[in-house]
Amino acid sequence: MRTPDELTVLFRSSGRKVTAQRQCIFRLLQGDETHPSAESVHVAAQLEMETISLKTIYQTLHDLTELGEIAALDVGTGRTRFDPNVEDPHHHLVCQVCGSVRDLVVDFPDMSLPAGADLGFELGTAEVIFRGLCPDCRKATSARSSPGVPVGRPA
Amino acid sequence: MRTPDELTVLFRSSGRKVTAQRQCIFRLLQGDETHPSAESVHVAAQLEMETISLKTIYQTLHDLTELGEIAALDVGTGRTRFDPNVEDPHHHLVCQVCGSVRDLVVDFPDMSLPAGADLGFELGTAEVIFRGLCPDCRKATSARSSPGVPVGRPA
DNA sequence: TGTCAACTAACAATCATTGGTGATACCTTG
DNA sequence: CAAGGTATCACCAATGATTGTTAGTTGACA
Ligand SMILES: [Mn+2]
Ligand SMILES: [Mn+2]
Ligand SMILES: [Zn+2]
Ligand SMILES: [Zn+2]
Repeated sequence: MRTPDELTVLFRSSGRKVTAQRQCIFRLLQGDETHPSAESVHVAAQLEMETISLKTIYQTLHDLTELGEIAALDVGTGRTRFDPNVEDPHHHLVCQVCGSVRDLVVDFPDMSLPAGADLGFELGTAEVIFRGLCPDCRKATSARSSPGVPVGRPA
Repeated sequence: MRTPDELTVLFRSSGRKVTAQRQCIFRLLQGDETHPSAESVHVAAQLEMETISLKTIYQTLHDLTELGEIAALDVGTGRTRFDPNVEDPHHHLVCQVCGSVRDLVVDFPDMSLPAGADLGFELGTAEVIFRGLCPDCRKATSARSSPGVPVGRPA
């Protein structure tokens, strides 16, 4: 996604108003590689604006998605994750324990389908999701007894 | 998954009882390649047993998943899809319009990650989801602007 | 400065799924 | 076959993430 300043221009030119809470969300998303959920954006935003409502978070994330500035991901963790990185196509690593999501910048060269394998489908995107254990949860699992916090905000 | 008869033995040997409704579900899943949701299994089951409850469907699908006889998939259509094919590893084609899911029997040879790309993750499974248009929806889309009845939420 | 979108708070509704009742049916083992 | 215990059913409630609604207030910006 673009910089908060560029988003300000974009929002205005698309008939939207630029409020303090929206700019707060712009700033929070800027450079965030954790693929945050609406909920976790809300928590982070509340540190700067105590009264910001979850509704506003959803609203703004929806707007940003509509404008193509961020991507809404469903990686099977139960909540929609938002990805500010829409510039370079990439895939994802998803931790099966804590649900943390990391970018996978590898491009797979040989993912085209053999003739006839598409079954008449008109192919669009191909998304690859690697599931496994993040460094933290791997440590916790191998160290014994301490299971990772189920759903939450990984470091 | 195994045949209904084999599942009957398996259920008994795992301390579960084999009821008429469970056998009905076994039969329905047998050879079903549509990756049905709990809801659609219920609809199909009601044709044979009018009073079978959705609760029972969920219960039995859960049991089958627990036993590893079927797989529970989240392909982003809003409902869990169940896959009786757990024998050969495969990927999936998902229609962006109607949510239909088809198997993709292609094995991608070069999906291992370059050294260092795993970021400390302990890799488990790699699932590939191709999104596009199924034959039916492709026809409907190119012919006119009225798509088929959406079965799931549009991605 | 005035207008209208955006915000908040509080609440209801959605949708897939799971969890509780009791009451009844019926599978399985002895 | 009979007993005991699980499964099922109908009904209804509770999740949890998300969206909608209302009403009153703030604030962006032309
Ligand atoms: Mn990403
Ligand atoms: Mn499949
Ligand atoms: Zn983890
Ligand atoms: Zn389709």
